[in-house]
Amino acid sequence: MGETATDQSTPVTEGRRQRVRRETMVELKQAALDEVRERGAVGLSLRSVARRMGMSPAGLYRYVASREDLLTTLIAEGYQDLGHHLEVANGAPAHVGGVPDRPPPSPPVIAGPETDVADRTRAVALAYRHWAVSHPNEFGLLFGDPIPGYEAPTGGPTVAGMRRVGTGLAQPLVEAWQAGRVRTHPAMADPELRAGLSPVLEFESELSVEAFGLFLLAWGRLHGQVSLEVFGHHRWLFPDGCEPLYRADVEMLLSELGLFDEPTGDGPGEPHGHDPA
Amino acid sequence: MGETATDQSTPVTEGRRQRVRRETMVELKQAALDEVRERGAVGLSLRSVARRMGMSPAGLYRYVASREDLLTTLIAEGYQDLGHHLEVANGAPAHVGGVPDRPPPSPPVIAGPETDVADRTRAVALAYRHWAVSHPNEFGLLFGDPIPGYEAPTGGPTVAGMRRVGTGLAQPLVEAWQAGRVRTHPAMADPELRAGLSPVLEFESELSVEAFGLFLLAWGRLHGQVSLEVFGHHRWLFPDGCEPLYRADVEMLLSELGLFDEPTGDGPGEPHGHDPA
DNA sequence: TCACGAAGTGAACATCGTTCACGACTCACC
DNA sequence: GGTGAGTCGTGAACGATGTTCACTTCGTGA
Repeated sequence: MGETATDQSTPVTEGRRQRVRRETMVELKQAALDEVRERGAVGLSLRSVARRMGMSPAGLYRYVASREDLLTTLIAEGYQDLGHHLEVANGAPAHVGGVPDRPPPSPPVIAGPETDVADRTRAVALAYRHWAVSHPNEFGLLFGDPIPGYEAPTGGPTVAGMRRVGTGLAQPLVEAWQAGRVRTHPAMADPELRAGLSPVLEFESELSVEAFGLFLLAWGRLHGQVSLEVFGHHRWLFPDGCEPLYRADVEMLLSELGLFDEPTGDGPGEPHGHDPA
Repeated sequence: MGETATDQSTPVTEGRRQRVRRETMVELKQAALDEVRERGAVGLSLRSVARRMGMSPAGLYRYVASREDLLTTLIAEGYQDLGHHLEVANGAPAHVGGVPDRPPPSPPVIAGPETDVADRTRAVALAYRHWAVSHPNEFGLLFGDPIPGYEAPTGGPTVAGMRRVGTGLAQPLVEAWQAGRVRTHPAMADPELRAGLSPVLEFESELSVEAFGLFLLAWGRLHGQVSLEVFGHHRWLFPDGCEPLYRADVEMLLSELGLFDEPTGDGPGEPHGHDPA
C-alpha cells in the first residue's frame, strides 16, 4: 500500500495533520469500494465501512457528508477508473491521472497509436465489456438504478468522469471520422434529430452532428449488450458469459460504420455515404 | 377499482375469506407498485406500504414472506406488464392474461397482424422505449441493479415474464425470418458463438442460431439506448428525451436487418446473405 | 505556552425489516 | 346452533441502519 510513503520527501507545505487526513480519506474510499465490490452499491453501509476501518460511525462524518455523498464520490472515481481502462486499451500515452492505487486488470487487447483505427475501436469496445464484467458491482453503481432524485452538478467530478469515459470511447471514432472513414446512414439526417443534437456540439466540436449521433448510438448499442450480461439477464442463456456474442456485435458495428472499407481520403466534411437504400 | 365486483356471481367455491384475502393481496401489490413508482425500487419500504394500506407492518407478513419476496413479485408482474405492452404494439389478438388492473398508456404505434413486418418490428421497438420512459422506476426494477444474490428460479413467474417480454420483442423478427426476409451477417457464423448459442435453441426452436443471435443483439442494442436514457445518462445532452435518436437507431436496425429489402421468397433455411464484405 | 480548531467518541433518535405472543374473527364440521 | 381449528391482524420488541450532538483529545500556528 502507501506504507512506504515518502516520509521526509513529502513537501513541507503538508503538515502531519493534512497527511493523515489525506491518508484516512484514501483508506475510507478504499474500504467503501471494497464494500461495494463485495455487497453491491445498495449494500453499502456507513457503519460497516467504519467497522472495517476500526472507527466510530460518527467519525466518518468528518470526511463524508452522507452516505449518498460517499456514493457519488465512488461513482466519480469509478468513471475515472473505467475511462483509464479505455485509454489503456486505446494505447494511451503515459498520461495517467486520478487513477486509484490498485490498478484494474489490463484490458484484453491493447492497441497502439499507430494501430489501424478499426482495431483500436475494437480494442476499446472489448475493454468496455471487460471492465464491466470484471467490476460488476461498480458497473451497477455507475449505470444501474440512479440514486433517486440525484442530479450530477454540471461542473462536478461526476460529469468530468462521464466525459472521460465518453471521450475514451469516442476517441478512435473521432479519428476515423476525421480520416473520412466513417460511413453514415440516411436515418441520421432526420432534421428533428439534427436539431436536438446540434446544441450538444457546442461541447463536442470535433464531430459533426451525424458523427456524434452515430457515436451515441454505438455506445448505447454496446452498453446494452454489456448491461444485459452484467445484470444477469443472459445468465440463463449463457452461464459462461456473452463474449462471443459481444464480439460478433462489435464486428457488425465496425463493418456497419464502414471501418473495414478502404480509406477514401475524404475529409470529415465529406464522409462516404451509405450503400444505396 | 374492483368495487363493482360481481357480488353473487362469484363462484361459490370461493368463500368470503378467500375473497378478502385475494383483494388484500391485490391492494398490497398496488400499494407497493405505487411506492415503487414514486420512490423507486430501492426506496420500497414495507412499513410505508403498510401505512398506505392502513395496516400494521407485521400484518403484511401474512401475505408476503419478505421485502425481497415482494420485490420479486413486482418484478414478475412488471415483466408481464411490459410484455403486454409489446403485444399490443404488435397488434395482439384478444388474449390478455395477467395484466394489472390499471392498464398502462397504449403504445404510440399499434400495428396489426396484416401490417408489414418492418412496421411491426418498428412498432414493437418504439413500444419498448415508450414503456420504459413512462415507467422509469419499474424499468429500473426490472433492468437495474439486480437484487444481490438473487437468482430467479427457472420455473418461476419471473422467468415466465422474461420469456413473455422476449417473445413479444422477437415475434415480428421470427416472422420476418420465417419469410426469409432477414439479412444475416458473416460475424454470426463464428463457430464459438454458434456453439454457445445452440443449446439455447432447445427452448427457442423457431429460430436458427444466427437468427436467435441477431435477435439478442437487436434487443441489447435497443435496450442500451433505452437504459442510458431512462437512467439519466443522456439527460444533460437531451433534457427533452432521446426519441429522435432512438428512432434513428430503429431505422438503422431495420435496414441492417434487411427488412426494407424486397422479399426474396427464400425460406428460413436460406436467408439472403449480407452484402459483400 | 496557549488558545483554536480539527479529529474522533459514545450516546441518542428515528427509521427500517422482521419475529413473536396474543386476541378477534371465519369457516368447516358435528 | 355450537365448537374447535385455523386465519388475520395487532402491538411490542430486537437488531440494524443513517445521522446528530455534546464532549474529549490532540495537532498546530501565534
